[in-house]
Amino acid sequence: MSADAKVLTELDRHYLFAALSDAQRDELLTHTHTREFKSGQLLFSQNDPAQAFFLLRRGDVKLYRVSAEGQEKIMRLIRPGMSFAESVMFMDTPRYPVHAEGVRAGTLLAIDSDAYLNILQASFATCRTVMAKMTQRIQAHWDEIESLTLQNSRYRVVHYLLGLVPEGTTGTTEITLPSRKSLIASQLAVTPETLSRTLHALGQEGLITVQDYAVSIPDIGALRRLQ
Amino acid sequence: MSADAKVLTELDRHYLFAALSDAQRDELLTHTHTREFKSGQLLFSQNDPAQAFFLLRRGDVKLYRVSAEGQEKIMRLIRPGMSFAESVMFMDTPRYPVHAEGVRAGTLLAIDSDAYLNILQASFATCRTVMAKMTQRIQAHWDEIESLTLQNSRYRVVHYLLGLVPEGTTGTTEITLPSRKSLIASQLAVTPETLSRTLHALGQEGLITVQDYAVSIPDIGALRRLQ
DNA sequence: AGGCAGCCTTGACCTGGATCAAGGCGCGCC
DNA sequence: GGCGCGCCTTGATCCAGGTCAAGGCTGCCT
Repeated sequence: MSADAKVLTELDRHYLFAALSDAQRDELLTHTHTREFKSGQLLFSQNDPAQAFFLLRRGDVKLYRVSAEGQEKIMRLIRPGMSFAESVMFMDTPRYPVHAEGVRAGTLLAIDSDAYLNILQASFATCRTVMAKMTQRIQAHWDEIESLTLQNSRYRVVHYLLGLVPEGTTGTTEITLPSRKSLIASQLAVTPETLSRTLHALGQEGLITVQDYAVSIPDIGALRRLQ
Repeated sequence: MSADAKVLTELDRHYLFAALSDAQRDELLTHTHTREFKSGQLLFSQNDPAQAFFLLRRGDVKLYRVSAEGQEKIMRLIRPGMSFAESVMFMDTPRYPVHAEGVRAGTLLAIDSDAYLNILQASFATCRTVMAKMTQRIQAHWDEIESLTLQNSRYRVVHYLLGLVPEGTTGTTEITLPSRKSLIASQLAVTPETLSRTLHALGQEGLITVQDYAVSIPDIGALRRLQ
């Protein structure tokens, strides 16, 4: 399979493109370019004017904010196949609402916002898909706010682990943490120390065993009951 | 002005309707009904199937969630002229993501989701407006998550107060709290006790004076510098 | 090999904000 | 008028989780 054909199938798997016709998609590709990035490289900063949104092909990217005191909070961790900054294109004066930085080197597609908007204009079905997706994002935010304000750190960690388990799994499983523990801690709005202690405590109680990035859960039901 | 004409001007002031033609709006009104509610009355519950979204005309409504332990967190406080649950209509299986309850008795318009969707289908301009609005909502959520996780309670209170001051104001101002302090506390994810103490402390420092619902700020600049 | 740089872990300590408890104040109602 | 009920305030206490500090482990570079 050629590199180009690979890009095409990757695109089609994504909701923003799946709804497009071949002609529309090809048109969009003429307004798209590939960009490589290294670990630690800043892709864009909060408040930068935005002309493009992105689809991650390889590597990991973090979207984060920094408080006045220099504390960093990771808002989302982007993994291959995920898009980001796509909702920004609808703003009147598009500016990125977060910083984006490479966590593990990779490549991404930068898609021109205006080109996509033009396509949307032609297809209500696509509009609907996009709006539905934005709604899901809003939903996810409600959920996150709830869990950050209503629940303690142990609950958040358990909730996060269960989120890594595929749907419908029961009994025993093995999961792999998708990133460094310190990044996960930041997403959960706890310090690395607290995450470490919480995982340790869950281990003591026989609910999980942690070995670097591998977490095995002998009884998912028991963990779910903590939620 | 007749009651009906009043409804019309109220509608037109809202982004979801401002973009509609008179004909479209009239069509929509045939799928709209008015509902009265009392203080404490439940309007809908989390996970209720949703066929309508709402525009508040009079009174106040809180959107909230309840944790497993029964703690309540107010996600948004809806005031007259604001719409809510409008993003839900784009979900595949529309369900309200929060509880809604009257805080002060009033009336609201319930607008049929399908009717609105049909209109959207006919107008890309309207689609764009709606998408832009949804983007703003997403933005606001990022901001809220940031302030809830990155900042302490004093900062959140100051931030909230400054949000009540009209844009561009300098020097001295007087603002009115939009609701009971306990509701504000819940929105800021602090206890009423903490809010009370924080306001008191800010008063001690000469930054504000609080008299029931009236807050006067002798020097907005000084308060902004705390942010 | 040795050294250094990132991460993670562990321990000791501290503190912001929650919780619990006790009034105070204003208001509607009998 | 006086009683009860909401809401707010104030004080005392507690604890989850943050901060600070000290290693340990791993992998990379020279």
